[in-house]
Amino acid sequence: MEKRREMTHLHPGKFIHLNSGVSNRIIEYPVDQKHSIKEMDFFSGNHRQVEVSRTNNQSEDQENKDGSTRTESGVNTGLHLLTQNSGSDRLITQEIPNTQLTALQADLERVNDENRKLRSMLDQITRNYSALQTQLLMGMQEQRCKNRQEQDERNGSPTLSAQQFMDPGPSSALDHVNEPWHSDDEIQELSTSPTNKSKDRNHDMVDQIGRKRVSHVEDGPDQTSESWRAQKSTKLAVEEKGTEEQVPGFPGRKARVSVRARSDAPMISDGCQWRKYGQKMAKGNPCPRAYYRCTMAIGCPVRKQVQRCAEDKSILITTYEGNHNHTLPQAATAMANTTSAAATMLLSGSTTSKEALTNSGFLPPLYYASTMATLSASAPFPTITLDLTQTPNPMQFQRAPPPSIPFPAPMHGCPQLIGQPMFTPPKLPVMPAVQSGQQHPSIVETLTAAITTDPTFTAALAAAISSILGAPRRN
DNA sequence: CGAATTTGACCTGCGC
DNA sequence: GCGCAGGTCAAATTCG
Ligand SMILES: [Zn+2]
Repeated sequence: MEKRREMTHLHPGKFIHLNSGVSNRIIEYPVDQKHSIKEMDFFSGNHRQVEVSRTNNQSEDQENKDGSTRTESGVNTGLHLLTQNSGSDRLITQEIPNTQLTALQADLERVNDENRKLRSMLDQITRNYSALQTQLLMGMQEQRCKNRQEQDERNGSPTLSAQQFMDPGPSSALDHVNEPWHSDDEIQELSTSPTNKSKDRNHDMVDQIGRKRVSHVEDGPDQTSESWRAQKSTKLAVEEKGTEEQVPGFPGRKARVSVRARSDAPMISDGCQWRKYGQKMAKGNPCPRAYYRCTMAIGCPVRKQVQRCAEDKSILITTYEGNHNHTLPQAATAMANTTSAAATMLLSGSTTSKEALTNSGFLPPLYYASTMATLSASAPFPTITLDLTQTPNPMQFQRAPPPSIPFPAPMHGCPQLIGQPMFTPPKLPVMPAVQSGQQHPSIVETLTAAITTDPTFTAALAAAISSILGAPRRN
């Protein structure tokens, strides 16, 4: 106790200092601490560099901040105003004659309007791009599935298809672009052929929960919140369906997505709200594992585990499990999308033949998927691991064959990405200096490098913008 | 004082 | 059946 209390009062600066020092022991337990201060935000504090990507996925509230960058991106208004319009209007007002003022204001309005249009068009484009990419992937996967199934029918040995694999757990966002969250169940029912064992297990769980929990629920009316009860009932309902989270071919197992990231902070900020519900010492690891569940929505079944890597304690391993039953913050969907894309690629490549992707011109993503993500079906749970711990070497991204960022452009794409791990692009009321001080530069740099050094992305962005500018204006 | 966290107890699955 | 490990619960504690 005492220790923990002290820890929470450590100045972030000290924290960092200690971490970077000889002893990493200090950071063994920060998982406990309030995430509001200690979360590592992948993007905050790095706004300028990531700006380009943000123009893709940020909404209205970003207007002022982004104004300057957007101008650099090609929207040259010829007005010096725009680049400094944030919060400085009043000053300008005082110094500039009225006639000019009105003109400038008109210009400003026009520019803002233009910005808005551009943004919406860009959104549209990225959305379309995402949808197309999704469709392509899906098409390819379906084809592979069919081929596989045909083969299997001949061979008589059923195998796990990527599609099936992805659906059950963190249901691939890409799979449900146009579907509401509840589609997960449908998909799972479609894709799952629950074995007797899993059915029995679920049934057992229902029984147990029924037996064990009912008393609590009934005689504990003042329980923390309704959400918990709702959660329990949700769980019951979900369990009764008997297909939740299960992976065909892995009866009784849930698919998971694991993200390895270098971070001194005890938890990465991923756009969701989490409540800690447990902590355990894991075997073979001096660092405790913390268990969180999503509290963004009542009854959201998503859970995550946070643990430091035993070998390298600066590496934070976050494992997500389950499907969100709510919309993610739009910002968070960006990375969710890309993550799931990587996962999908990976799965396509690992459970089906890689030629499909390669021949379809999807080599680059596959390349990244296979270098940055791995799939482990041998673990108790089939787990997709995305490794973001690579050293931030921009060249790394340029060396790759037809370079493509590991987290491709469709930042804004899917309206809902369920159950995917996601990272928060810059939070708006950014947590004070604490965060930027705490976050490990390498991750930010890695991601930033990935984004900013990627010719595909920048070119696409540039093309998009220029085409928008060149296009006749519509209202 | 309500909400969030902590932490020991409890449950389950698995290997022996 | 027993012990172990992973996971979850919930009363107690702490925080804001
Ligand atoms: Zn959620």
